[in-house]
Amino acid sequence: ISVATTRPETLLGDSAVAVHPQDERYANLIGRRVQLPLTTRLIPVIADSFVEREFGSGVVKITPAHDFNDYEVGQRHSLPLINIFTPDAKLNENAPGPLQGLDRFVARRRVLEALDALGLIERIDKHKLMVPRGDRSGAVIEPYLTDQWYVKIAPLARPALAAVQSGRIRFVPENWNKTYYEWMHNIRDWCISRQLWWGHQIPAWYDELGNIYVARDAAAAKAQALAKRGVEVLLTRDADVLDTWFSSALWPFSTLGWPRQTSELQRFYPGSVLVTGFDIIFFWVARMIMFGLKFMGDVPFREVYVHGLVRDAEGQKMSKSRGNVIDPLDIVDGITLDALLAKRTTGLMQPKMAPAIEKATRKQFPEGIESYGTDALRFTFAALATQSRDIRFDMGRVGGYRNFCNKLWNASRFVMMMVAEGQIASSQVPAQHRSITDRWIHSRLAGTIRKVDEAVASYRFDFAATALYEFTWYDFCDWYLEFSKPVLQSDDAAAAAATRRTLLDVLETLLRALHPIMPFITEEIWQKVAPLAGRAGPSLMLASWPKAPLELIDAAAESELDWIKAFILGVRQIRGEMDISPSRKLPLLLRNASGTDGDYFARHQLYLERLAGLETARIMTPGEQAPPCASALLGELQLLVPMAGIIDPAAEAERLSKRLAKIEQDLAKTRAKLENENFVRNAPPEIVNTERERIAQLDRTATSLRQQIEAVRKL
RNA sequence: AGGCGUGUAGCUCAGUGGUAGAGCACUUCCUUGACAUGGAAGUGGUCGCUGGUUCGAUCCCAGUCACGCCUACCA
Repeated sequence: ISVATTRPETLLGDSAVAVHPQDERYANLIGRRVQLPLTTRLIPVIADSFVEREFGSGVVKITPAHDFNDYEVGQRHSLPLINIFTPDAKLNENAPGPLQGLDRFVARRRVLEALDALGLIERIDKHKLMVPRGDRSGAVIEPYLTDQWYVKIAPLARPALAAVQSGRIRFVPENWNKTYYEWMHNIRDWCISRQLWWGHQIPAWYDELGNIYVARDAAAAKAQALAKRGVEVLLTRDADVLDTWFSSALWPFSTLGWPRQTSELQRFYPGSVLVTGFDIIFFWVARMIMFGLKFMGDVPFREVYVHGLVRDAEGQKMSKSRGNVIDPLDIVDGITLDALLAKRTTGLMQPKMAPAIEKATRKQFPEGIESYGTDALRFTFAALATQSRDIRFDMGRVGGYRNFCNKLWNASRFVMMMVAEGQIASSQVPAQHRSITDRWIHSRLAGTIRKVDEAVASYRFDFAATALYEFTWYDFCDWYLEFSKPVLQSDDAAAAAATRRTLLDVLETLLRALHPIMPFITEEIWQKVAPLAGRAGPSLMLASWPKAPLELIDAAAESELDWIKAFILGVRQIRGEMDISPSRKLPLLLRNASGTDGDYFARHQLYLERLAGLETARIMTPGEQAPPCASALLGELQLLVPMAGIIDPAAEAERLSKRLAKIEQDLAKTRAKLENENFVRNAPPEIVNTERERIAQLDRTATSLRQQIEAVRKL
């Protein structure tokens, strides 16, 4: 009968051939014996349902000593285990004499030649298969029978599974539960012995008869042996060491002094949270849980925060053995491409990998790495800590956050300058002197800290980083600092004092909130700012985390500021799209102003004129005829910039038409929605209402735009 | 083969059952006394594909394609 094999040399260790029990082709052979070629052995034909009838010839050679499946089959059928290899994969004394001592691959050729000579080769086919190789050496791995130490896993796995199912341990993000369950359900007995020279040595001793004594130390083993044998005998200790993960599984308590009952152990076990990558949930996390429950009688930690893995430009995870890691210090100090290549490609465990590593490195860092601050790097990783499993490292991101560090630094310089110009800033400033912008920035800050608190509590460090980034740059720098300038330059000493105080308070609080992510810059600035804010201390590290003062959240101030910002943005839009230089001050007319508009306009002229770059601004009298103007809309209010000598009517008409087109598109979509009876009938009333309001608003805007376009086109 | 996951702007990534977001890059204008590592205004996406559920799907469900990871294995 014919069998197929990809490893012909292993036939020397065959102890059966197997067919499927229901395979009629071979039914008459089951139970009979066949002659194993190149040997004198007769081996049985057995039936086992693991054989796939359609695959190959439908007959499988069974080599229990050198194949995982065959081993199982061998156990089921009580087949002999014939080891044909030495530990370095040469043929041993179980092979026919002429083949003994040959390397496995040489032997493979010889076996084929011998079979061919006997006319026993039916045919040779191309066949693609995955050959298992050692990660480090690249050598083809040969299944090989040895005696090893195992941990019976079921009694450990059961409570470890329950600990997560019952919620005593919580994975964040939660979906890692599934992965953990999958692993724990399919877990196999754990081979814990390793033939390495480094590690915890297996605590087992042998006497000359092969008796085994497992004990805490040599003396205890000796005592056991004496008790058993009645005489003192020479013991030798097992040379193997424990699997590194076995030792690591002890970490949560062994680091605290276990097995001694230290005060550290009592205080810090169990820990509150374990932060780790998902690649070692199986290897490490699961085993810490099993051992913690076994040896300490309690879980080792309450929560497991699982973060993503940093990958290189090729999407490969960064690892020492791949040689694609980025040393954070290389980002902080900067490194040339040549130096980086040299660093990555020398001393590799697999020199063959060098070209691939070089290619990936050139792709990701075509010009090497310039120097970035530690804080920028830290901020980058905080911002990258999303719930995604993969973090593809992007230098553009680091650059963005470096700019952010710079922004904070310069904003602080501004605050210090402004405070130095005035007198004592730490004096109490009555709340009634606070301007609308002071109230607004306090409100925004309170909201930001609340967001950060929530983000950190839910392990969304990316949200925390984003909230702080947005507040610092957009609210504080882009708007508040600009608002503060006209106030500080005004004659209103009380308002200026309130603003100085606000600048200091907000910055000082912000520094405390930013400190965990960017400790260096914030510490440096805080040392100067904190005394002025009346909060001095030896280090920002010891300052308290800011409390979100929810009573400072001020919806009225925020909505009024929205109006101010929209006003300024409207004028800036005209300026930007018409390419008008910021240095050119513009006249402005207000048409259709409501009472509120008039009110706001009168109260906030200081801000509006400064930030919008206005020369003059006034509300038009009823019935007043406007000159040709470029326009922006703020609800019903029209902001009109006379074009004379500044703006080309055709360009303005085009600009407005573009806006109108967008609005009409929106309008059409919204109309279609409201014309759909099903929508009106089934959608929640508040949704239908917002759509109706929208359409009214869009309609007014469109009408207004059309008038403006018409007016401009007449010119 | 089984399990888990990803596919959103040129790149790296957030996000939501009700008109798509950020950073970087790009375009235009600007060296205004915190900052050109800056300011202002913009361009850019049929949210992998096909069906289904729904008044409405980028989001929910099913299928499909591509990619990734883990585990097991490949006569």
